[in-house]
Amino acid sequence: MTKKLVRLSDVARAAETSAKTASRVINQDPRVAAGTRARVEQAVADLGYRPDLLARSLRLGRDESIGVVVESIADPFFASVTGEIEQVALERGVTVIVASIRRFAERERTVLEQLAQRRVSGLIVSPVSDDHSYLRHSPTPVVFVDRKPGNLQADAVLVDDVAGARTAVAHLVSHGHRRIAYVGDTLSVQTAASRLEGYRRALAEAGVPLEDGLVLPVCVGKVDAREHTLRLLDLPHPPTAIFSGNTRCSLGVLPALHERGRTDIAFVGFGDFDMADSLTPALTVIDHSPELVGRLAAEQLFRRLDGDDSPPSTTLAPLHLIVRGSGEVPVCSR
Amino acid sequence: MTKKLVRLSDVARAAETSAKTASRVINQDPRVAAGTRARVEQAVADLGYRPDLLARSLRLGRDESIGVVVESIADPFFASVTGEIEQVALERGVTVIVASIRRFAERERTVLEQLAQRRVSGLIVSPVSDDHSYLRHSPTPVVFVDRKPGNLQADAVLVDDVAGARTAVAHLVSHGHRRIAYVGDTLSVQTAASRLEGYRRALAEAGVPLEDGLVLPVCVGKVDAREHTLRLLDLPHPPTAIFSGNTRCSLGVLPALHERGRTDIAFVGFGDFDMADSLTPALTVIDHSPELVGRLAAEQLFRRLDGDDSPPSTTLAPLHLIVRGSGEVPVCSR
DNA sequence: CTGTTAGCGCTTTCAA
DNA sequence: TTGAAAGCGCTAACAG
Repeated sequence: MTKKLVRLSDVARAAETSAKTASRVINQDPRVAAGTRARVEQAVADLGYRPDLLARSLRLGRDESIGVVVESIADPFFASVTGEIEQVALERGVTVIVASIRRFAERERTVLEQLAQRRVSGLIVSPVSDDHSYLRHSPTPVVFVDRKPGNLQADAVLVDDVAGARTAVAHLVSHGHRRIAYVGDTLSVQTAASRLEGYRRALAEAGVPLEDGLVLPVCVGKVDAREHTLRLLDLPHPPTAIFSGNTRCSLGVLPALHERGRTDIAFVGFGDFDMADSLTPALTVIDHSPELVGRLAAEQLFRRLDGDDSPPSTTLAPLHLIVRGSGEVPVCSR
Repeated sequence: MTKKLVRLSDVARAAETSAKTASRVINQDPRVAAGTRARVEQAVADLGYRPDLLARSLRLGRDESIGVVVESIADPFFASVTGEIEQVALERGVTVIVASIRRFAERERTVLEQLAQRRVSGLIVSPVSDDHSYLRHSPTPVVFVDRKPGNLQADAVLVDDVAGARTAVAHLVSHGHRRIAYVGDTLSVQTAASRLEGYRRALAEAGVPLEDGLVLPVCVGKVDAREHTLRLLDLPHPPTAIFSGNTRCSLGVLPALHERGRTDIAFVGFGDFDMADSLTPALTVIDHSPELVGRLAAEQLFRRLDGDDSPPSTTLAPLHLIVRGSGEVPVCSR
């Protein structure tokens, strides 16, 4: 089964020239006589020659690939980000290697080191850890996406999490709500911490005291979020509104509300998703375009690969409040 | 910035031994004296040595990576499939390289060849083309996932699309529907063709004549699906039920129904998704677990990599009808 | 148990 | 314009 591969030297022999000249033809080097070029091209076609990319990369000391490292590629948000990065990479003929961190800070480092060992030319990372000083001397350009680097100056494409959450909660406040719950990821996740901060600020600005029992920065996945929401609904005085700090949580909060028939509770979520528009009521969300974020990150990385060595830049992608109904539900009576 | 990398020979020098012995230590070869081993390990730690994976792969003639090739990594179904494959790969320390085909058959071949050139050890593919005879002499094991190979005997992990669609449509028929629309992807996509076939069979078995105007195997994305659904609703005699052939289409059909307030039209979709349970009515679907499909495909591939050379096998992942409400809506009067 | 030699397939000197 | 030799960093073969 394992057929012997056609090597460059085989092509050279067939074309009656040297490996180096064949190499020149393959790499579009113009300094080759037309006749020789034609013979080599013929030989390539005849033998079905494909260059060995590993050998080429070894020789060149770098690989035409970039690594994308996110919490989980199965998460729709990161899947979209990655899809867009891949699209940009494709235009440049660059391969994308993905690695999911799952929630282990050590794995993040392992994965990044492994990619460096593969000599990827660049990295795009949405980290789960908060210390990236170990990347300080990395020769490989790194762009952070969605979550910012800790103890490291590096390029980043982010959204203003504090402002987004503040807007969302202020929106609820403006519709009369004062007992607003926060459901979000654990505070070890940076974006979660910032979004909770935005929630706090909005309440402070409205002169609404924080109620500890309504603040749940403890939901890793949708299952947690659902359970915590059910618990909120069982309180003697349930909240009249809920702010969810990310899509995964929204996907747990909403089933709980629907299950209990409590769609009279107002809701705003951080992150838009399919079907948000078709629920009853339709969902008011802070939209946080994964495609745009992915594209900006990829473009920044390729700028670095093209030699841009200006100081690290932080780009903020825009956020939009999309008003659809669930955030404008008035304060319920029960 | 580009620091010179530490090579194995540097480690060897620091440990006062040879490169080969250092290599043995790195690769856990037991035939090394304890003292030497310790010195090498010390040197590795001191110098921060990381093996160059490209060089290793070149020498070994294969790379510890697998390629995953799907229509789009941004599609939630394929994102989940890929996530699960990656999980299995992770357990074996194997890197995953992803590539999206977008809908171009030629790109499928290009991408597969490029991965072969990188010497990946195996491939998992969900194809968009229907002729894979060009893989006949590929030395790299390939497992097809979700969509079967054309003109090629190869491993495949599929679901029974015909049976699934037939079940879905028969379910609608059993609730009294006779004017059932089909909304699905173009017939060039195999799974779409099979699901349309299942739809046909269910109708034939019920003695319901096919109505051409209700059969729309023309929806590439959710935007198309939404528009075609709106058009269906505008017919003089709209259907009383709709069967959607895949999740992307469902995500277009449903907004159209909700937008027009036509949730009195029954609906069954092929493929479950987040929030299907929280819509009103909740969605009845044929569930087609992406995680399971991904896991089975990865396991089959690793079996091949471990030397299994039994004849190509086709595994059918189970399908389940999940009854939640939308499929049991009675025939509407208007 | 250890080291030397050779070579994976490619491209970069540097000379012809 | 072309080619021979050298070597990217690693490991398999084969001696010691």
